[in-house]
Amino acid sequence: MDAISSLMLQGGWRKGPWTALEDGLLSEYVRQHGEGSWNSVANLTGLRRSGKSCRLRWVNYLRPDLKRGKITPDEETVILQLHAMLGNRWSAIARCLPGRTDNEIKNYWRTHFKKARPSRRARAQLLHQYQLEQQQQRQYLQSLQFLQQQQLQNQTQQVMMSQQYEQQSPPEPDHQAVMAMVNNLQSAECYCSPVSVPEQYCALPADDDEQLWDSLWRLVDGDGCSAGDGSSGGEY
DNA sequence: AACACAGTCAACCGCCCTTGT
DNA sequence: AACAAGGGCGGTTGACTGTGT
Repeated sequence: MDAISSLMLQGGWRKGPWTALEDGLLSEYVRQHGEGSWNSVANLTGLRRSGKSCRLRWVNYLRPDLKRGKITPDEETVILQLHAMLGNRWSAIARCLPGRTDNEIKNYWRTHFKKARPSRRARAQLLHQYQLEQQQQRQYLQSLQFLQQQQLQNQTQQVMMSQQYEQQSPPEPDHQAVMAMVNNLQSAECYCSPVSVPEQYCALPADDDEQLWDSLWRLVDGDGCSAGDGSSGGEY
């Protein structure tokens, strides 16, 4: 009978908060043997902890490259953006934030953005992001209209000039050619349009904060921008 | 001061995937 | 191909702490 089996018979694995002594034993084990083979930790160190528990303690707390302290605004932005793309794939998000763990990011998300209402700062940031998107959308449409007008003018001039050249007669615009060009521009707009504003946004009265947030949460909670990852784990 | 409530975070649980036999 | 073990991952829980009343 090996040590693990006998431990299980004597009352199983220890649970609950880790002591400094246990942390020391685990750190020493990793220093000597490296990460991995977590199930052999109990055998080699005498720790009464399961392999899973040891791995978790190391990954989430003891690893020397962990960044301590609060999530910075920059990190928060990254979390928001990645969550919008990846959904609840915390480990994937954590890989983009050196020194942060999936557990940390998961906790942060649940605390600040999931359900209920987020912190003031989180709300302000999301609101700012939304307003920025709207502003960009307006600017884009304005410049597109300007371009369309200019192109229309140019084309009309060209058509008139070529006809004038060919016929040496008073200019008469080619309406068919102009209309074809306008149609082209209109269909091109559909393809070039930037991030379209979701219906939920468009329907919002600009000054109604509550409705705005309700809509944002519908977006986040529902299948709006979470890249279709509403379900629980295992979807790779 | 005492209590209630909310926020935070470490730790556990169960499921799933990968790998070795 | 089938099975078991190891490990990774997301969801959840519970203890602790801070804050408001």
